[in-house]
Amino acid sequence: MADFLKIEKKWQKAWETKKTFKTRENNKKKYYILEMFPYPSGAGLHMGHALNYTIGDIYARFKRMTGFNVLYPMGYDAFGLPAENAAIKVGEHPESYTKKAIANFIKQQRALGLSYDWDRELITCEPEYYRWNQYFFLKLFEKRLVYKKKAAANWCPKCDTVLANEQVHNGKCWIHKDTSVEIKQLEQWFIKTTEYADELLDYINDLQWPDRIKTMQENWIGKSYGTEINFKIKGKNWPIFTTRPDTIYGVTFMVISAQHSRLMEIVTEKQKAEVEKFVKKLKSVSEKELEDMDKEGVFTGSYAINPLTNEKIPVYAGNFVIADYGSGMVMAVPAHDQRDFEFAKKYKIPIKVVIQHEDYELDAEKIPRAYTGAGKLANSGEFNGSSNTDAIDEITSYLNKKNLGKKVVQYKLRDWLISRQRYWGTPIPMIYCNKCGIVPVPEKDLPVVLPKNVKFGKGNPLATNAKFVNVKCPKCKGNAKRETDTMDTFFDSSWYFLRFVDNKNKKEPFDKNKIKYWLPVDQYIGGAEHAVMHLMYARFFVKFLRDSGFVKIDEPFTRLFNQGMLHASDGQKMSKSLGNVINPIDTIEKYSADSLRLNLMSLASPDKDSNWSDKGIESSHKFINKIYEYFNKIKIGKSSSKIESKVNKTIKEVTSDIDNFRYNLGIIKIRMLFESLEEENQVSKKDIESFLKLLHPICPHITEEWWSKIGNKNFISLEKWPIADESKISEKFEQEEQALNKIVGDIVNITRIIKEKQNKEVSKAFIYVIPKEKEIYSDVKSIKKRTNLEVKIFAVNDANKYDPQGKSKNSKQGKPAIYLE
RNA sequence: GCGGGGAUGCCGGAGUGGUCAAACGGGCUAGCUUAAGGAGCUAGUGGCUUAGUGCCUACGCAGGUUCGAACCCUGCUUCCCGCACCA
Repeated sequence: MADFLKIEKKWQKAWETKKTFKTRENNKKKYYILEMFPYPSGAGLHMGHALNYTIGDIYARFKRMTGFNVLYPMGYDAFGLPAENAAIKVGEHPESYTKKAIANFIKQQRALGLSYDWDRELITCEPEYYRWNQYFFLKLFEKRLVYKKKAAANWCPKCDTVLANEQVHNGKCWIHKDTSVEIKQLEQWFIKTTEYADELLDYINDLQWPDRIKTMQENWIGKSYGTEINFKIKGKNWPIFTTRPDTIYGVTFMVISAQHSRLMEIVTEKQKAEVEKFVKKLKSVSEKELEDMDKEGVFTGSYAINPLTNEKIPVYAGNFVIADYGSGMVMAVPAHDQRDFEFAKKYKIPIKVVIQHEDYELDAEKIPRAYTGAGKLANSGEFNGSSNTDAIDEITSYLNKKNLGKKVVQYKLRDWLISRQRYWGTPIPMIYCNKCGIVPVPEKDLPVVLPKNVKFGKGNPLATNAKFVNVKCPKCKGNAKRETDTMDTFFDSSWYFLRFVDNKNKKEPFDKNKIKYWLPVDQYIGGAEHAVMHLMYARFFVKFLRDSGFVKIDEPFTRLFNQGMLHASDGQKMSKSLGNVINPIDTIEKYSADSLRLNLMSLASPDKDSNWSDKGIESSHKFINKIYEYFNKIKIGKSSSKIESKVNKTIKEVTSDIDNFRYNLGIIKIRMLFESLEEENQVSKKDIESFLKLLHPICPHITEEWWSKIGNKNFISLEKWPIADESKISEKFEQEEQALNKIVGDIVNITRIIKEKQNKEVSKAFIYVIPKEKEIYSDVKSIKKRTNLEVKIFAVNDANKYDPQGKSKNSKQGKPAIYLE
């Protein structure tokens, strides 16, 4: 067996030293292919990465061969929580942890044979990169797209610090397992993504993205039309949002989010203790967890005034109202909303029916659940009798007239909270001055370098470095303090695809001309876990950059391909705790990168979830090995017209398969072509080269090896993709093959029947074909081999044929008669 | 809870309105090959039936649309993914 590892290393080195995949702007048509860049975890590459990069690399190699100037870079999303967790848990500095992880990632990615232009590498935790984060933050600030407001955060009193959702387990701190996590309201930085909500929604139509991702983005933005109604509490206006103003006469209580920043304003002295107890009980702010909890609430002691009825309505603090959606408070109509109904039953709050069923009368005392259907209004003053769908508009315009409310558009999309009270991120370039207030760091002072020397484990790490914190105010030169929050790492990934174009620029984030040539990304590739957040932030960022004159594009990613999730062979998620993780590097070392790549792409359509298979990798490896052995014995000469037909047909089909990410189907056709090649005595150099080229994007090393061994000087990686010669494709050969399969199948079937029924063994087969079909069945050798019988073929009109039972008279067109003995 | 996606032979998966018992791979069975094992080659692999034929039964469950459904619609079961401080 060939030493595949050695061969692969040889070509990886050759590509590297010759800079085979280096790209620059030129006159050719460009194509920008990008995989979502990884977070370099200490655990190294996992199979999902290998899948992701193989999908991209195949496409990059294919596009390159078809004549495009391909930009295909790789970078590292290097800031983030795991590095900081390592610092807290094992005392390693995040920087060294990250550097090591990146070095390991690069080594492993090289072993996969990926054709990146490595000169374009970028690492987000380096000041050369994150200084531009700070630069863009200042630009956002200039455009008034940045603001500060209070928001809830998980707080561990023992760590004296904010915790990420991931650091909260069952409401307890991840380090101090006996300590309940509390909610703390902190002043934090927000970016006004909602400013672009409409545009983000409208442009979804133009994206060549999977429909499901587009639907998720639409739902995430969640544009809905509704009515804002002003309720008064303690004499102050509290506008609330509802899509059901028709039910306003049925409001029997209000619920304010327990995490609402102004909650305490409406809590009475008497109820204070109880509300505080309730708020404290909500251990984690994670909305996901909150929504899994039972709907619970506690009375605040205050009453709201219904603007239409002037009724006094009790206000509850609840755990199921989202603080950041709408105004963080809802009106509750238990008769016509199931969640409100359950809450009302639990706390014995009255229920009031205001929409009557067409066919029977709803009794507030007796209804078993909320009635959410249509009907006529009742108990609704002057609106009684209106259909509830009409009443939505009627009541809204009435409120509008009286200045008590108005029609509004509401989005689920919320502004982007980018403050993180953590160390391993981009410092937010802001300074707090007692005299001047909040002062942005002047551009010329960028970057604000993240100091290396901080203490982990207690409080905000950045606050522990006095030299970092204490600065002079840029305005008044007086004593001031730096912002110690860092940025959400999604900020880093919102524009990295622009930096690849000009990753070494020290004067500006990127050269606009280079952007003009390369952007947008033509093909983006990644997992569906980024369906909304990362993709939404990146889209927002591009729109902001466009409006600030940095780019001219509207959208960052023209096409998006979503790879499926790769499970373990038992169908479960690959995870350390289940012990079913397959490491790509182990597989490469055991079999070879080409085998791994082939197997990953053979498993299933790359956009579908699939299961890893140990048997599959062996099968792929066998195939690679067979190809290698075949080339050892290959005879270059003249191709038969049959193989020419097959080669050209395969070129045609595989080209379209790869272009449409149907790699799995393309591989099948390549396999079938190979089987046909094996049967030939000799084959032309051109055809055998076409075969190598078709296989090359999937198995780059072995094809590079044989490309050179059959006498080529250049890299196959840079060769031209074959073009199918349609005139060489003939269906005749396929019909012949099918006829042959049919006759072999028939002979085997009869053999079996004779054996079973008559208990006789047969050793000879006589086939009687009608004269004009004789040529179709001329491949006696193949029939012999496949049936394992002596085979003789006669034309039915052959006077000397051997036909003891007169079977030949059964011959029909397309179905020769058979006699076995 | 909200949002998105899936369920096809023993297994991984093709197939999205007729030509389709289901490509291709794996497993298994038989034959050839081999000192043996492995590898390789050939065939078979839903059921019944048959000198190469014919019939029946299938695409999570239950309905519906259609001349015709794995594919379209509705409901259900079940699994997976996301839900804003993991990235």
